[in-house]
Amino acid sequence: MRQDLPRLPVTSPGIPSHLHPQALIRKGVRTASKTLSAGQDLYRQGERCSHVYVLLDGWAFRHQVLPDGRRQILDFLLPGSILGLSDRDVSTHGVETLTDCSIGVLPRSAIVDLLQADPHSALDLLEQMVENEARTFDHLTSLGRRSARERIAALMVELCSRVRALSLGSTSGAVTLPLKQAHIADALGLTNEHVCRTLKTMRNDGIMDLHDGQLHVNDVARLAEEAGIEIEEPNKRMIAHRRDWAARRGTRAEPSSLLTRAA
Amino acid sequence: MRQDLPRLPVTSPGIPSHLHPQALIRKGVRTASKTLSAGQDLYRQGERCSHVYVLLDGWAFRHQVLPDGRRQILDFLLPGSILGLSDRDVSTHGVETLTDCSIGVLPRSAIVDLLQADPHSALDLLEQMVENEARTFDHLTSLGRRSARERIAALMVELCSRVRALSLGSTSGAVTLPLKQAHIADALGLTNEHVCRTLKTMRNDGIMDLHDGQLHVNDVARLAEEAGIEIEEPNKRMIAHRRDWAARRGTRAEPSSLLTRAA
DNA sequence: CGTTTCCTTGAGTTATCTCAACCCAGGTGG
DNA sequence: CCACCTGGGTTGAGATAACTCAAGGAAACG
Repeated sequence: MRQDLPRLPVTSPGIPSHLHPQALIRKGVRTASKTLSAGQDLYRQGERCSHVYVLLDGWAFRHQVLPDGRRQILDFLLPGSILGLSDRDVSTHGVETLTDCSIGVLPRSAIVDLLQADPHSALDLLEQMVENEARTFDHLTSLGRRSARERIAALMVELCSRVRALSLGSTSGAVTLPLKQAHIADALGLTNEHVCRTLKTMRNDGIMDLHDGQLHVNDVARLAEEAGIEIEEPNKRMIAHRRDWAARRGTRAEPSSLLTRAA
Repeated sequence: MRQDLPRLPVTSPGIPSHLHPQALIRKGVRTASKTLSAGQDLYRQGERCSHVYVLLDGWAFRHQVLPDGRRQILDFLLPGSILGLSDRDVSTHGVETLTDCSIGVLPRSAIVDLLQADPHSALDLLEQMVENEARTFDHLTSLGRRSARERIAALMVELCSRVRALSLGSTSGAVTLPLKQAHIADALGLTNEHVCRTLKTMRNDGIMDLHDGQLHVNDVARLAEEAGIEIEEPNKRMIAHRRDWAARRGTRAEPSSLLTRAA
């Protein structure tokens, strides 16, 4: 099989402004950076939590393995994700790349300094965590209460929308998802075989088609319906209500929507 | 059946110092408070996110429901939990009480003010989110990769350890867990019947016994092993490494272990 | 070419679900 | 005080979604 699935364009629009490496450097935070090729570990479960990372480019995922080897993929990581925050000594999960990745590395201590020096970053960070929480909750409901087909539908909807939000690889109706079936299986608590079979029936039913890291969605409405997701109105996220403290403090490039007062 | 399961003692040791209502009031944050009896909604899925809450006393849980009514319990909430943070306009989940609860209520905007005014609170909050993330990840692995029996074992271990950490209701070997089987089922993605049967076999196997909101664990090691959990050494959490910025800033009552430099 | 990695397909197995009944303790109200 | 109802919990028997094991194909790769 081909070694790496389709590459992503090198852009990083999804990175919160105050956590962007350039912004960090301006603030005097010493950052390093690092590149990994597809399929490598950024850090392993059980490893010491010594650094914090910012995924700058590429895809990755977090996963946990049980003593007997069963693996669960916890979430997929796109550019902008902050990794490695932990209150434990040792990481409870590992991170592995799906594509070649470029990654910003900061010492743990830098984060504390940063948060103290700049409340904006704290909010950005918090916002990311809140976003992640919501995603993880959806994921939980999938695993707990959705059928295989529904889980796949929901995952595809999620990934599509995230990719689109970052305006990455959505060339002509197809979306670039550098996943193998095994990743889908491990993310959704299924076996490879069952994922394969289910993808096939969905293809036959003319809903979508996932091939070689390209997802073609034929019937978006149907897909969302299968997933049991109410169609999002254009802007449920509160980008309209941003003024609050963005205005108050003046200099925000990309306002955080977290915690803005419901009007 | 008796209306309410065993009450918890009114204590709130688990609340991060900087988010404790009293600390908030000292900082000029206007807080209100509220009590709910067992089985009531604090807020509902789909409701406007207008406030942020701190659970002061009692148990509750967050849950999500699918359009057709299937329910997933996302996590259980013990005193100290911060609720209602969201970057959406509308909540993607609901919160319901398990026991009578007392709850601190703050307007959304207060949080922003607070975080700006006091970086300590930001860290406390962040720490709680990181802790929650780890728990939710474990939950995900349970739903994705563990059998019914393993899920139950893992959940019991988790709840026990949380209850013990808050030094609540661990009277004489038994732990007070105000859950009905239906809650366990909805948390673990199982049916009530299957939970019932599984609890029975675990009881027969002499592992544990859950009755009327009281959990008796006969064989802790065995339970943990069933759950596929490595036994925690006394202090994996980094309470030893606290000095970092606690020292730097002087006045910390309960140091945050988040992000402390790995030595 | 042989090997590896991933995808595909088949056939039989099983953990968990569904549906349905029944039990039991606690209230409630006549 | 009893008759009834209700909200859990329990048990059984049959159904099924998803799993396991096993084998084969196809593309990439050295």
